[in-house]
Amino acid sequence: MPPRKSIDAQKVVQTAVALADANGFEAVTLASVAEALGIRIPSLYNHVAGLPGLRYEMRLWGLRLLAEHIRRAAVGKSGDEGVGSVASAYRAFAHAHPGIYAVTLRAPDPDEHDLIAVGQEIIDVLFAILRPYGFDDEDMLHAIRAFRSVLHGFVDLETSGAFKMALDLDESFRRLVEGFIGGLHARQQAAAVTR
Amino acid sequence: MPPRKSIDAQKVVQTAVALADANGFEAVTLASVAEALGIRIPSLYNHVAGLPGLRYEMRLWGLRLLAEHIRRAAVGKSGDEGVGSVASAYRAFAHAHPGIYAVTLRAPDPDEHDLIAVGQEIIDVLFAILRPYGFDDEDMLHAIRAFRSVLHGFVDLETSGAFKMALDLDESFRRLVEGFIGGLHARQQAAAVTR
DNA sequence: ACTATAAACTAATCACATTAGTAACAAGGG
DNA sequence: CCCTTGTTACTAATGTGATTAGTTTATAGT
Repeated sequence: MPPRKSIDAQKVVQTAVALADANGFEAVTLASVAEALGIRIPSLYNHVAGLPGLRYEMRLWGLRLLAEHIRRAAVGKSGDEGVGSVASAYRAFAHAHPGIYAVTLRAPDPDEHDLIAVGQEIIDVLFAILRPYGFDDEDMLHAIRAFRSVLHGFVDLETSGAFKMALDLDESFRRLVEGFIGGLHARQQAAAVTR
Repeated sequence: MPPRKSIDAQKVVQTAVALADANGFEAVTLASVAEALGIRIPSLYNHVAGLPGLRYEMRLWGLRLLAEHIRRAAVGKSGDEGVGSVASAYRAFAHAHPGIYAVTLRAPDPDEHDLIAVGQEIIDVLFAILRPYGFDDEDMLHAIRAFRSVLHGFVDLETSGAFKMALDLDESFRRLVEGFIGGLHARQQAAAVTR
């Protein structure tokens, strides 16, 4: 019994995502989305729960896409190769969706269950990738925090335009990830000595 | 010839900064600042250039404070010790001003000359701290990008509440910086072999 | 064709930002 | 001591965006 079907929630979110990637997340207003869709502002309320609801859907869509990219990048890989592959996928997502990336990584509120669940999926993949290094639980959690920090720091600075020197960004990222992998090996050595 | 002097630009910015640290940067509106100061909204225009102007002043204030902290932390130190000291100061700034930190690191527009100048001062300090490692220009620039990435990534995720596990954050940060320093040494070795 | 339902609309309200124009006050020169 | 000048705060008016209520309309299923 779906009646007049020209615009649905998906199309609204997709339109908003496109606007965010083109003009920045803050530039997404109900007014701009409505105009892009050729409808009046109040009509959007038939598809999303106002501006807060739309923003939530945008974050969720972004995080799901990121999770999928990371999962894909991690298939059949682990250890050093897996770290590099996941890192590249993470950065590629940010390049493809700069406007969405900035808010995708904002920590979800306790009541945003879907966001929390997808975030946990991503953490689980990182867990799997790092498993071959044989860390105990504590080392593993610190390593995951470090991995997330390295990825987010570079990508956030890069997409926000903070790196202004004329110097190859790919090479900077390659070295950063290389350094992180070196740190994993060093931690492995240290743990072996203690044992 | 200063007339009725109860409120000046500084007090407006300070009030806005306090609101940002308490409730988040987005929560700072001219309405909330005016109410906190006990004046009407239009009166603020005598001190700052509207909301965009206020936001600029807030970012500039934050970046100047960060630069000062980092400069102080770098006095009389270099190499591994300097890296650790600067890293701690950077993180301490973010803890002291979580609402301001998030926007302080946004890359300035080309016409925001003061912001660019202060940002460059910070880069200069990082340069000085890393000088003892003896990198050539290219290695140095990559190293600075990595340093900024590591600091920003951890601090941004931490202050936004993205690290939810019950695991000591200080220890995570200590290990992250330790790993970064290890990477600097590894790069030093690699450069020595090439030479 | 008829009806139920969902989508889109108009109208009204609210909050915030901004601009224009006005009133009041404080300091310095006569 | 008063008056001029410049600054600060104000009220009033306007515009944009978000939201809610209530209405109309198109379409899918009977």
